[in-house]
Amino acid sequence: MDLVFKALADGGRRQLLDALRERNGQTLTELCDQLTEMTRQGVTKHLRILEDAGLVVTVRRGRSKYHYLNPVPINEIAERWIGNYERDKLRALSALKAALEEK
Amino acid sequence: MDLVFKALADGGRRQLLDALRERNGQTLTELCDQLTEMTRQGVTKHLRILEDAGLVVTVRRGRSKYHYLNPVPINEIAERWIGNYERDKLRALSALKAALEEK
DNA sequence: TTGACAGGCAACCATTTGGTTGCTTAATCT
DNA sequence: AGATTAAGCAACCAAATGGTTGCCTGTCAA
Repeated sequence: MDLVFKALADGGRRQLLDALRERNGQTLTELCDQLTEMTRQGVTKHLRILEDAGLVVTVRRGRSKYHYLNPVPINEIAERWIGNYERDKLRALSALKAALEEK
Repeated sequence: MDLVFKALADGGRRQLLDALRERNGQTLTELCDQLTEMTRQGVTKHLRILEDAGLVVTVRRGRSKYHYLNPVPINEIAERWIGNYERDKLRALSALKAALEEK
């Protein structure tokens, strides 16, 4: 869980996820073409982190490695975590409002 | 947006948010009592980051500073970001399955 | 008005992070 | 076989992060 949050914390990695959402199953070099301001090794490192977090799953075939989005971990975050805040949203907002108004 | 993701990346900070979700409007020292493995200054720093990200709003009154949860940024993440993945979830999953099965 | 309590500031430290360059391995094409 | 293409490995670097200690400021109550 922590790995997922940490993986999502970097803009470059979110870009990679977005690229995969655009077109799933891309290779390293294809992804590199889209993150032009980084070397291939930089991208490799980020992909590694995404993979460790379970957000990306890879399949090697021949000399290529294809990257696929795994939507499950993000979903778990949405359910377990965001859901809680969603539930308390109105309550939190009104408490905030009251605190700000109170002189 | 990036600030919010980064703020959420740390377990301690998520703990602080949870503590505030438990009881909104706590002071620094009250929050410190719940994060026992950190000094007050450590907690202060984390709260600062949460505040910069807009996740926490503070009100000072007298010598106390009260911390309130602001659910809005998390909600924006949920809508703009999680929503996209949710939408493509099934598609991504089936692509993943196909890639894994293909020999 | 003196003390105690809530919090802020600043300097400092170790570790992690994000990124690089250079070289190697492995598969594919001619 | 030789050249090319896809990816991996390792060492190294600067900057950011997470945390600490020590001291200062402001507020409240006796």
